Amino acid sequence: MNKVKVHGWVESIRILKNVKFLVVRNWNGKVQLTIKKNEAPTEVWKAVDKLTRESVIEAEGKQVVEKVARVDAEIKPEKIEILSLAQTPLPLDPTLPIDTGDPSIEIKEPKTLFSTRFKHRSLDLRNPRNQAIFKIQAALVEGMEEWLNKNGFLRVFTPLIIGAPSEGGAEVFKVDYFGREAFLRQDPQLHRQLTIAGGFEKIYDLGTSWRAEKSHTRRHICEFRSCAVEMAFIKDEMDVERVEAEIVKAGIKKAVEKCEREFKILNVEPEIPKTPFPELRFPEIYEILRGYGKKIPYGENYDEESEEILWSYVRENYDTDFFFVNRFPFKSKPFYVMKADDTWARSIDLIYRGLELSSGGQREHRYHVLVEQIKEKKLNPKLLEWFTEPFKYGVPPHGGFAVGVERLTMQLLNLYNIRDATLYPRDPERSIP
RNA sequence: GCCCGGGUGGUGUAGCCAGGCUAGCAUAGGGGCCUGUCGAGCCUCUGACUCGGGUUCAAAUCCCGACCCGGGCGCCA
Repeated sequence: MNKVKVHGWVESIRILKNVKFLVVRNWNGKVQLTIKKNEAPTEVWKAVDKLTRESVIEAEGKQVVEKVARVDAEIKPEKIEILSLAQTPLPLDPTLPIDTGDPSIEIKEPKTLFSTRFKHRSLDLRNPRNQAIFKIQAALVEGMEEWLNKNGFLRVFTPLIIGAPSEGGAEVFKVDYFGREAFLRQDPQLHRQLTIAGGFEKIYDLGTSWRAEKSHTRRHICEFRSCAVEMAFIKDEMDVERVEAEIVKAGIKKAVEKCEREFKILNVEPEIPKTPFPELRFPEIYEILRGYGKKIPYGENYDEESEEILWSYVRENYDTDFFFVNRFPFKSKPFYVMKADDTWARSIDLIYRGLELSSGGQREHRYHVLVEQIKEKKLNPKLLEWFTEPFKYGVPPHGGFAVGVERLTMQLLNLYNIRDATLYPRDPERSIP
């Protein structure tokens, strides 16, 4: 019999007349401690009476060979040390079924309610389901990074605080920068381009961005992470699509390889996507949508519902969960995108199961065109000089994209709400914990 | 930014539309019995109507406001 040590959180305590059972959970699994009155040391037998659920203990003892149902191992402890005694009652029970907000899933009661979960997030995270989500998320990022590093991309860190808003549209968080106004970045976009202008040919920035939008949806949070890639000397935006597809595939592949147990906990059977991903283009998209009874005026951008309709179309015709949309109307895109002609832009979105996972495309690198487009967007060229100035001195054709880490996690795992794919979500109602 | 819905013991809920007499149930928690247990079972105890104003003989219930929360649209990662 092997002597083993375990530590973890006490998930359940069952005290009987002649035997006591503890189930101890840590992030590798669950272990049952079995304490028999006539076998265990008296202090061990007594220590259990003091325990409360979710207390942290360390135990040492002999491993029982016969497998016991529903746990990973069983130990007969000779020593139990209480490292931290949990107060009772718990404000949240990490062993209960989780409320994800999804109305199509009926949860047996009692359950933990969505908002209560995020109020006591540290307790909520103890649920193996939640830990599985973030182990998979880490593997996704690892896989993407690994692919990027192998293919000659350099990891860079661009600023989080910027002196001027990087894009129109989305609201920015203001910060007090020594009495001057500054902002949290909405996207690492412009500084990636500046870095390309700095002679870096293939880069990526893995980090946080902020949007001060009071969005009340299950796919928006105010603080999110993205894997943002930029590459120079591209022929056109199709080069960007090829790289993006490979990166996403590499992320999912890594998660599938590393996280078999986690996918099982989440009851998800992941599929490694086939590359390349199909591409749909404007203006043909209007025709496709009309075929499904959805009318979008020619030259206008589509809406959220359209993304889901196009997903059904792609599933029927290409049997894939991923597809690109290219050639968006220029008028609905930012000034820095490259036009394909007067109306359409070399601007791409990656849609994963009907949700926008990323946007990107080819950027305009010709100084005069860039300035023209700034004027066309009715922005002040003077205020954007900090960005446009380097384009006077030689910038190669380039393009890139930013993949939302939480959105990728959410879609891969069929999570109903993006907050479930975020450790400590920041939304208009929540900045604590 | 616009719109819809909700806040009842530690937790999750019933009651609210049709106002009334000990606010029901589950789970957690305390005590007891009992079983190598398997979200065990049985007995017992503790514990709640978000806040402020109004209507009324009487408000968890109706009305107004505040605060907090969930979601839809827009926009986006």
